[in-house]
Amino acid sequence: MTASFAEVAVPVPLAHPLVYELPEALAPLALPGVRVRVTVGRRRLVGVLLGLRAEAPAGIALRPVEEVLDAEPLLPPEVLALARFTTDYYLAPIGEVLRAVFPGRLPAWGDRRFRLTDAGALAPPRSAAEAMVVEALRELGRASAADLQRRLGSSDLPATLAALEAAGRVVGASREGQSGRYRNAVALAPGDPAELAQRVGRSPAGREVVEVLAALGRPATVHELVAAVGCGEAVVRRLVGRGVLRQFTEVETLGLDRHRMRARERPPIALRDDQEAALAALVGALDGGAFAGFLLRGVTGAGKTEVYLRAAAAAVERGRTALLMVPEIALVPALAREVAERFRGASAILHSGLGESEREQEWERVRSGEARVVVGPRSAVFAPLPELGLVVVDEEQDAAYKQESVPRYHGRDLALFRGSVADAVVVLVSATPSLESRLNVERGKLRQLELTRRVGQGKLPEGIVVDLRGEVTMPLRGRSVSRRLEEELRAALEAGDQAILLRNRRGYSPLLLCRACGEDLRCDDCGLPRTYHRREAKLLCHYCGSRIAVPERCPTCGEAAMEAVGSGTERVEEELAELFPGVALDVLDRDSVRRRGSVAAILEGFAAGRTRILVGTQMVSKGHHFPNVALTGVLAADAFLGFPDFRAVERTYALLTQLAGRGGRGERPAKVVIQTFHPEHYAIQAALRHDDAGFAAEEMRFRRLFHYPPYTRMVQLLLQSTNRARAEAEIGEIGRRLRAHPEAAAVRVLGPAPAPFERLRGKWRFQLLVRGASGKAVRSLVAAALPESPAGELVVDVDPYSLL
DNA sequence: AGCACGCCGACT
DNA sequence: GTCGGCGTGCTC
Repeated sequence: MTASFAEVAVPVPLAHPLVYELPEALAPLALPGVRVRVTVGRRRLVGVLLGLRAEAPAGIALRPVEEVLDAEPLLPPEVLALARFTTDYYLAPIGEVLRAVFPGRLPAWGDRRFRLTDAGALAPPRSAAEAMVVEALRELGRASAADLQRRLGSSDLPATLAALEAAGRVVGASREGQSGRYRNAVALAPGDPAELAQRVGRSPAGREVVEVLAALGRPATVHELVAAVGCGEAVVRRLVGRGVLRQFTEVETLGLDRHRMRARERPPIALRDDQEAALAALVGALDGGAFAGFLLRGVTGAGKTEVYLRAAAAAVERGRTALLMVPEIALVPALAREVAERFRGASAILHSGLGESEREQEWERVRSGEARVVVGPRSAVFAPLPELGLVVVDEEQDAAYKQESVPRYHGRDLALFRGSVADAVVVLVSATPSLESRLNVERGKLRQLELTRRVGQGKLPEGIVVDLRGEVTMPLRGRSVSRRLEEELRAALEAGDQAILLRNRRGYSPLLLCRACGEDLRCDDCGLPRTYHRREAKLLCHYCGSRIAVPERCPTCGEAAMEAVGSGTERVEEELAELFPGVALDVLDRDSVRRRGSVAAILEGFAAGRTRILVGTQMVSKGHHFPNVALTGVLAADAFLGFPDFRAVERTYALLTQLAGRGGRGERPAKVVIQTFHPEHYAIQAALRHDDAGFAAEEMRFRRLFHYPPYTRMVQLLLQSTNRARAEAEIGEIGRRLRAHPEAAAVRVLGPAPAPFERLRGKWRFQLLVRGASGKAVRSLVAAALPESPAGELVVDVDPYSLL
């Protein structure tokens, strides 16, 4: 009996692959890993063939595999194995995982773009629905099914399109291979919003376009805007003409033209002996040809990057490839530039911010083996590198490696798995390793390599703690800079140095409070106070993004007693401008990035010394090296410590250490000032004294005592629903099933309880935490007890990183 | 995720 | 009396 059925993973959140009949003619092409076209419900989708089977499941009318799209599997076998592992480990639908593995290559129905054929343009439409579609296409030229749906809102667009397509009146093509994610797209021009608003003029449609774009926070196509606002294209064009919007005519790239890049002449830098020893260990493991895991440690500025770049070179020399991962897309360009200089055309970047055609090209260069060294964020763990020799996970402790949407995978953990199936060397790199990795070193699963000294004369900064309990009037007056910090800032500025200040809140104040009645203007959908943004004169909900005007009088009691309580970056900027008139300062947070167009624009001004003080959210702590920074400051360390999350302390420690490391790279010794209500807290003390071992010991003790990871494994089950009672009932039912299960003996089920943010975006949220010493036991219990179709939206998060 | 089916309010 | 709101359920 020959296999005549195919298991196909389709990009739909189904736990299992679907079975299709495999026509005899296609059988020779049906290799696991090739893409196939199939029909799912009413949609024709591209899926991935996972395997063949001889028997069909009973009682289902099978549909055929319609087409095999690839002559050979596009993925190296280990990547398909990695996809399966991701599905099993993270309890994520295989189709969703494969969508992450094949970025852009499993187009959904809505991605298909249609245009009229000559026949369609001439022949009279056969129905009212057809007439609408034809009319829309005549106007738009080419439109995706999703655009048409938005524009027409007709109830049976798929059927209409199918009929038109069958009659040869329209042709549809998947967008695959089409270029320019941002082609024909517009974004707000950089500049002051008030000034831009003036240029918009009085057109209400124009204002709405600007509002929509601001809320979206990304470029949008003209068609999207037209659909969203209901205006004509002329409105958008006029805004472009007036300089309110800028238009992308080209695919935006990172400005990385590998082929024109000159190889920088670099004198071969001699490695220090500790670097040399670490490199030798990595190269030795490469030559061993088997999986080996390392933790490469060393304070900021110890030269870890140089070590792993040379290890990558060693892998390439041995005919193998290397994958270099960084926590965020924003950090890709800097490393990619360095890699491009060293490896020229043998380097590639892969991330979701690339335009479609560029991503396609890079992906193909990686798959074909032309690119030998790939740089990217967590999603790059699925890069189709052949002959993988080395995987580097830089800043491995960074929470950004955890994807917070399906599939909820952890880039570092998958990197370790991939290395183990590919017989590659995996190097986790950090100055402040995660507790997971520290424990893996203790348990012998990772080998530790330590760089003990800083490059050049760079000295670790001097730590100063400011006890805010002695400055109680400060927050009340909307002040966030203590006298001590002010003195240190003044001294640094007078010495001609620069400073970086961290404040983890955007906007003017986290609260606008009525002094008369206590009304705090909460978001209706999230139940949390809105943040006051004075520059934009709006109250924003930072959880769902909704915006409302600032009321002059309290909507509850009618008093004109609204007061800004606390301060965000916007208010800190104002305070600094008062304290240091004439000193150039700048803000780096999501708002300022949106206004100015890019992170790079702001950082460049600071690097060039045009700005003296940089205030910002966590964004200021990552990656960038500024030799003239002599002072860094944390305005409110408690904002990090107070998070309702067992990893809050670890994150605080890593952040403080990282921020301190921003300074003191040049000749001058730097200082770090930490303002806090908990000056004695061990995370703060350890960061101040550079006592890494002390921090680790204390935090490990806490985790062990309270049975938290890494000593246990957890799965979070979160149920969301607009109906509070139903959400509560359903999560309760799941809890009972978990506890009643025979496998429940080895695990603990905590809850159900309201999630820390009980309501978000109009949905009530309840959660269960399942915890046990064995991750396998925990996952298998959860997998066994999950409902087939839960009432409400169920989020399953294996090894959760933020419990919100 | 789509997409369709199905059951209750404001309109020709 | 219909158009259409989104709750609910299915996809080989």
